[in-house]
Amino acid sequence: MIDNLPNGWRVEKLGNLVKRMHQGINTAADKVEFSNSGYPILQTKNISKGIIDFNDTKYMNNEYWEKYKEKYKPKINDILLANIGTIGKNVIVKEESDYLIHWNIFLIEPNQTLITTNYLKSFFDKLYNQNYYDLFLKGGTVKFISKSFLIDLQIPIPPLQQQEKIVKVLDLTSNLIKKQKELLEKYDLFLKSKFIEMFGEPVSNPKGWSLGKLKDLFLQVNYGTSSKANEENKGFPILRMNNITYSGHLNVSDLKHIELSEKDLKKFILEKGDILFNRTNSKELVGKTTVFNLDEQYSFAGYLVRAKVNDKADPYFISYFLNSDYGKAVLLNMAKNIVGMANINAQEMQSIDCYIPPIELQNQFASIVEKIETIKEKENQKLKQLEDLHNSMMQKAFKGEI
DNA sequence: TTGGATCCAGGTGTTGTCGC
DNA sequence: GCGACAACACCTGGATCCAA
Repeated sequence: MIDNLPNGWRVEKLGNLVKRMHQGINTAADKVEFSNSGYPILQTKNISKGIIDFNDTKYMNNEYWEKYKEKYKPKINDILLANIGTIGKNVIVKEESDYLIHWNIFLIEPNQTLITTNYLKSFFDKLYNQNYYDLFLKGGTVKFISKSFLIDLQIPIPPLQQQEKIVKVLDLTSNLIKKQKELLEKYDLFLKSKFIEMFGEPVSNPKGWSLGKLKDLFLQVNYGTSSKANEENKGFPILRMNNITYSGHLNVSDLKHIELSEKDLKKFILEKGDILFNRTNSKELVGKTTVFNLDEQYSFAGYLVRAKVNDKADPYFISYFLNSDYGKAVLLNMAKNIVGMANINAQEMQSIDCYIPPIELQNQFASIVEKIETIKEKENQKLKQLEDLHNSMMQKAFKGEI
C-alpha cells in the first residue's frame, strides 16, 4: 500500500502512534441501564454527520458515570471513529464535556510527539473517501472494523512540521469545498425568499391574489408507469422517488431503466415543464415536487404523479409553492399513513388551496429560477472539480508529493 | 387509478458467545 | 471476568405487486 516515500518519512502502525485506543462502553456486556436523563452516551449516529451531535442520545445515571468516566470519557484532541454503521466517519473532540462513548465508537488518543490529531484525522478521511474500510470489514449481518485492524493500520509518517503543512494544504481545498456548498445553498435560499418577496406568504396572501385550487392550474394529471424497472439500462431512464430531492431538485445520479411500448411512449415520456409529484413515500418525504427540465427522454414511476399546467400557471411557481414551508406543512398534514408509508393521491394533491398570481409575474419568477439554475449548474461543476482536486491532493499528500 | 400489503436493503442498537 | 466479535432484531426508505 505504501512505498517510495521521500526522505524523512517512515511507515508506522497506528498502534504505535497512539497513547490509547479502545472502544467505548459495552452497555450490554456491562449491564448498563439507560435512563432519560444524566450523562449522554454517544453512539455512531451522533458522529455520522462529521460533528458531535447530542440530539437523540441515550443517557446513563450518576452511578455508571462515576464508574466508567475515567476510561470512556473523551478528552480534547481525541479522535472518535465509527466502528459500525457509517464505518470510518470520525470527529475530533474540540470541547471538554461530560459524556461517554458507546462501544460502536473507537476512542483514539494520538501520541502528539509522533502524530498530530489533525494529520491522523486527514488520513482517516482519506481512507473513508476511498472506501478503504470496506476491504477489511468483519461480522455477519452487521459489519464492523476490528481493533486489530486499526492497531496494524499502516500510516505514512512525515516529520511533525510537515504533517502540519499537509493538513494546511488539505484544509485549503476542503474549506473551498465547504464554501462552494454554502454558495449553492445561498442560491436556493435566494430563490425561496424571492418567491415570498414576489408573491407574499401563501398562508396570509398579503398581496390579495385570487384564490383557487391546484386543479384550476392543471391541464392534465396522470400517474407514472407501474411496469417494473430494470438495472440493465434497457429502454428509457425512469425517474423514481429518490430522483426528487426534499428541496425540490432533480437528481439523476441513480437511475433505472424501463422498456415502453409505442402506445405508452406518449403517456409516460416526460416533457420539459412537466411537474413531478411524489405521491407515496414516508410521511416527511411524501409530496416532494420538482419540475422536469432535461433534454433527454425520461419516463416516470407509478408512485410519481405528472401534472401539466394550463395557461394560468408556470410549473416553477407551483413547484416552489409546494416546496415552500407552507406547502410542506400542508402536505405533511394531508399525508395519510399506510403501513410504514404515507400517501397523497392525485385528487388530494389537486385539491390543495393556493393563490393564483398573474401569469406574467409567475413567468418573471420562472425566468429568475432558470437564470439561477444555469449559474448553479456551473457552480456544481466547480464543486465537482474541487472535490476531484481534494481527492487528488489527499492521494499525493500521503505519498509525500506535496 | 388508488392504496394496502409485502419485500428488500442498508443502517443501527442489543444480546449472545467464545477465547484469552 | 473481560474484551472482541458474531448474530439477531428493529427501523426506515424505497420498490413492487395486486386487488378493488
